Amino acid sequence: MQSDDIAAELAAYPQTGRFLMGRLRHDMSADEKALLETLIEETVTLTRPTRILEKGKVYTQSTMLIDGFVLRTLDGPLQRYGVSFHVPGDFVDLHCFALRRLDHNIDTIGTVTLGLVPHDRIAFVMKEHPHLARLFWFSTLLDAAMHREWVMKLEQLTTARRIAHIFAEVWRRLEMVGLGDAGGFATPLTQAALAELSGASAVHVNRAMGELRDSGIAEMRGGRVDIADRALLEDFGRFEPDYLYGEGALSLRRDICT
Amino acid sequence: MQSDDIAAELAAYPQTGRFLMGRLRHDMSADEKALLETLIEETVTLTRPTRILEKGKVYTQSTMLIDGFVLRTLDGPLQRYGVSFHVPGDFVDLHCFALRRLDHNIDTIGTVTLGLVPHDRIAFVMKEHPHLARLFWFSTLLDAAMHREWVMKLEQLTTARRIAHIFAEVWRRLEMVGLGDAGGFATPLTQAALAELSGASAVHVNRAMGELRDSGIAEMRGGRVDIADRALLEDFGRFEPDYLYGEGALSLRRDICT
DNA sequence: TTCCCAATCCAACATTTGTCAGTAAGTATC
DNA sequence: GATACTTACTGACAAATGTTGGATTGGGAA
Repeated sequence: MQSDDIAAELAAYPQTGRFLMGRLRHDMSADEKALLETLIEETVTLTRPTRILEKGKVYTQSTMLIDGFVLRTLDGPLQRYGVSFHVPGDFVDLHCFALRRLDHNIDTIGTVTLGLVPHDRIAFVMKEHPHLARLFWFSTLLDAAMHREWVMKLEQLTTARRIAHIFAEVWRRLEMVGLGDAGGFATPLTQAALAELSGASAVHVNRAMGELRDSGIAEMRGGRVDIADRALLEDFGRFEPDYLYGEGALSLRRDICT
Repeated sequence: MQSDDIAAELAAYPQTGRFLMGRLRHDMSADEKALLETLIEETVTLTRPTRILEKGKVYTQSTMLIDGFVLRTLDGPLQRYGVSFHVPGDFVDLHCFALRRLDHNIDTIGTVTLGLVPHDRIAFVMKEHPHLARLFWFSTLLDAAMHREWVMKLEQLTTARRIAHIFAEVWRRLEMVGLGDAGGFATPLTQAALAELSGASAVHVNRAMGELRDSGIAEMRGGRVDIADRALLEDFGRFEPDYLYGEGALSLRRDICT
């Protein structure tokens, strides 16, 4: 999908125009897109870091990320650990519809805009719109695939390579929803947040950032990540985007999505 | 669920008696259980380590693990990495029904017995049996929750603690399906396999095993893991089984499962 | 038995990463 | 302007982990 297509989507469906685009590029009918718009009961914009969902609590609504970044986190005895992140267009916590209590937290970083979707509206979709229900299921399967990839990268990569992998994935996922640009992307990520996401100390992340900078792989400053040579970044971070189930070898099967 | 209940289940439903018991303890009707039996077209027993599913390939059937252990793995440039494991009763690769190609491999260790389920039979269940379809979805959500927990543990724990966590989780999941005993459990896991699962070198896993042994936490020998003090093991491995969505605080909501 | 192979175990040294204790620069607030 | 706060950064040392090159053990195969 080209970025001007996404711009058109956003004009027609300002809240859900990016919905699932970074995840599943199945055709949705205009009716389905219109239906998605009606799912959002309310939009909220948060400018400060906020824990919007807390492990163990019960919620009656799910969250669609319209703009900004959020982190999935789990609390350890002494600190917070980042499990994954979400970019605009992601249905962040669809599983909390099915699971009585959430098994992790959702924390915002930077400024985010959220769309709140009451669970009874999701139940309606699950019952009456099997195609959308299937897309919802796919979205959660994709989360699992991304988790698996990150488990392997944690086992395999040094801190510097982990960060390169995060940058490569963020960039790619932002591009999928019409964000990002040729030279990099804007992000509210800080070195401390990268430490939480990569399982390293903030001090070591700082060392790793210096390594990335000195070797010309990536540079983060002023809320932006600049990347001169994409191939160099993706190679260093061992980034193979199969697991994002984009257009390539692992793309989703269309035949059972109708 | 008590182990004598599970024995009765196994007598009535020899292939699927453990099905989903380690994952979701929702009531299934006798009709549903009988239906599950009919899903299995064929059972296969493998005695040697075998890659039964390979990343990137297309399959027309999914796999139910009836007996033994399998690993989800991803290949790195030089070695194999273990992402997660499965115990009897798990529907191993339900997602490969929905995703055109698998994003990872499934490898056996030890002797395993598999039930093969053609995808058209799963499609039939998805269409005609919404309650079972919901259970299938839950099962894949649970996989994602387990992945998230393991990501955090990889970020948080030393190798010795990671292994303690693996032992605690294996033990708990085996108990959920009527396997394991008061003093530990039988397993085909080796130190090399634990190295793949924990992201450490085999040499370091050996050191960690010595540490666990010397401190009286766990001992593995002769295809068995012996644990003298469960609380000690679970404490050392920071094992908090919320994420397994068993009987405790994070248990699944029953109201939307009918 | 004898051989072979997988699994376990070990010591020494190199590399990665964490911890501690700071400094420096930028930004928001008063 | 002064202050506090967040973020980025640094050096020194300690702990965890990887790598290399072995030795040992036990069970199955010939």
